Amino acid sequence: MTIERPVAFGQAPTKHATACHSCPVRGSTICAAQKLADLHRLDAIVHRMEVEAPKHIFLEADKAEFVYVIRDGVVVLSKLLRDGRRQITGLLFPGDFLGLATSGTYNYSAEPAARAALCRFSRTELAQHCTEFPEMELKLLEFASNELAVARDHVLLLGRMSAMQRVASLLLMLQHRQQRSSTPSAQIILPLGRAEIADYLGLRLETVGRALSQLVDNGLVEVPKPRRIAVLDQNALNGLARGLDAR
Amino acid sequence: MTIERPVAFGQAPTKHATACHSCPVRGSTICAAQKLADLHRLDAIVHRMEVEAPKHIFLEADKAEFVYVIRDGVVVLSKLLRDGRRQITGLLFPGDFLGLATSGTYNYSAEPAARAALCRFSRTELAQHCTEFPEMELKLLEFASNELAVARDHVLLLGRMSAMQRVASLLLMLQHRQQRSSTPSAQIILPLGRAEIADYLGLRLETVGRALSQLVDNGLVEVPKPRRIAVLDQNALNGLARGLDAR
DNA sequence: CACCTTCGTTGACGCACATCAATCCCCCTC
DNA sequence: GAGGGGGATTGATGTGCGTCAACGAAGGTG
Repeated sequence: MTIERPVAFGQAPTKHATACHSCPVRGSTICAAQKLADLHRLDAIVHRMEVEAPKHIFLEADKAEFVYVIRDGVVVLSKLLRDGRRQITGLLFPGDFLGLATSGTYNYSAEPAARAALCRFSRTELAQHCTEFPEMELKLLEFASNELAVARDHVLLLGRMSAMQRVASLLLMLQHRQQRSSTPSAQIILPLGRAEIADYLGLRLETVGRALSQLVDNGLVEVPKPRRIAVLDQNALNGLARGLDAR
Repeated sequence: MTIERPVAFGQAPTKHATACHSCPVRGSTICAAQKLADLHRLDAIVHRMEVEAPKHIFLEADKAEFVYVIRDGVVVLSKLLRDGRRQITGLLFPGDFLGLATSGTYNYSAEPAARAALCRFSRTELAQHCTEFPEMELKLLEFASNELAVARDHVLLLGRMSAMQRVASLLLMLQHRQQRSSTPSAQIILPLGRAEIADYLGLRLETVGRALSQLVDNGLVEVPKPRRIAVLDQNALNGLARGLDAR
C-alpha cells in the first residue's frame, strides 16, 4: 500500500504554474501568507505534480509524510467500511489544503475526481518553514478551521436531511464553489459521477438519480448531460435545500 | 440572542482550579504548550466560569468573541434545521478546545450536557498571546486537526452505518474517552439522554432505545440505570460497531 | 403517601430509501 | 454501421427506521 507515483503529464512544463509567483491559486490558499519577496523560499520546498483519475494521492493508513495544496481539479476524501461501503468525507477544490493528520498516518484516502494538479510539501520541511514564517501557520489553522466548519455542515446534511434536501444542497454547494472559482458557467458542472455523489450524500446512486429526475420533472433543473445541470428555478432549489418542501 | 451569563457557582472558589498551575487538564490541553515559568501569563488572560444545563455557552450566529477550554464536564455542539430538527455535530470532553470560527460568528451552538467548567479566552487576547508564544498556535492547529478527524468519523457513521452500528460505536467512543480521562469505571456513563443521543447519531430516540434494548436482549450489555451501561461482551460489541453483524 | 412531571420503553403501522433487476444511452473501437 | 462497455435511468419490491401513541419508571413536591 504505497503512494503511487503520479502520471507525469508530458513531463515538460504544462500550462500550469511552474513557479509560485505565477500560481493561479496563490492568493486564495495558504501560500497567500508568504510575502512576494520570500516566495522563492516556497519554490524551494514545493514539489509540483499531477495525478490522474484511477490513481490515488494517498490511502488511509499511509504514512503521513506530505501535505498538499490543490492547484487545479477536485480531490475526493473518503473512508471505507470493512464491508466495502464507502463514505466520501470531503471534497476539495483549487486552493484547498490537504493532508492534515493527527497520528503519523492519514486516516482517510485522497484521490482526484478526474485529474488534479497538486503542490506537495514534505511535512517536516513545511513545519520548519512555519517556524520561520509563523503567518503560514496561522493560515494553516484558518484552513483547518474552515474544513471543520464544512465537515460539520456535512454532518448536519447526513444526519438530518432527506434525500432531496441532500441533492439540492450539493448542487447549491457546487454552484457556489464554481462561481467563486472564476468559472462562471450558467450550468453546474458535476465533478463526480452518480455513484460518487451517492457516496458523498450517504445515499445509493439510484436514489440520487431519482432525486435529479424529480427535479427535472418539476421543472427546477435541466440535465442536458449527466454531468451538467442547468438551474431553471433557483429560488425553488434554494427552498428545497432548506427544507421548505414541495415534495 | 445574547450570550447568557453563566450561573456563578457559589461565587467562592470551588474545588476546581483557580489557577493554571493547579489545573486538572493543563497537561492534556492547549495550555500544555505553555512553559511553567510563563504560566502566569495565561492566568492573566483566562476567565474561569461554569455553565449549567439549560443555559448555553453560545448560540449559532452569536458573535465569536471567545474561545474556551473545557476543564470539566461534557459540551454538546449542535446545529438546527429550520423545521426544528437538531443535529449534534460534536461532543467535547475535558481538555478539549471550543470556539473556532471562520467568519465573525459561530456557526453552531454549544451547551453543557449537564454542567461544565470552562476557561474562557478573549479571541483577540489569545491571538496576541499566540504571536508571543507560537507553540500555542501549533497546539491550536493540532487540536483543530484532531477535531477534524473526529468530525470525519462522525460523517462516516452518519452516512454509512446502521442504527445498531451507530449505537455500538457511540458506546465504544464513550468508553474509550472515559478510560483515558482517569474515570476508570466498569460502566459506561452516558453524559446524554436518549433524545440527545438520537440527535448525535442522526436517529430518533425510539430507535436508540430499541437498539439498546436489543443489546440487552442479546446479552451484550446491561442497563442498570438509563444512563449507565455495563458491557458484558466487549468483543461482540466491538464486532457490532465494525459491522460484523449479529443483527 | 398521592400527584405530577420528565424521561424511557414498547408496540403498531407507514414511508423513504435500499435493493434487485432490466433497459437505455452515450461514447469508443473496429 | 455494428458491436461492446461503462454509466445513468427507471421499475418493482423489500425493509429499516420514522412516526404516532400508549404505557411505565423514577424523582420531586406538597
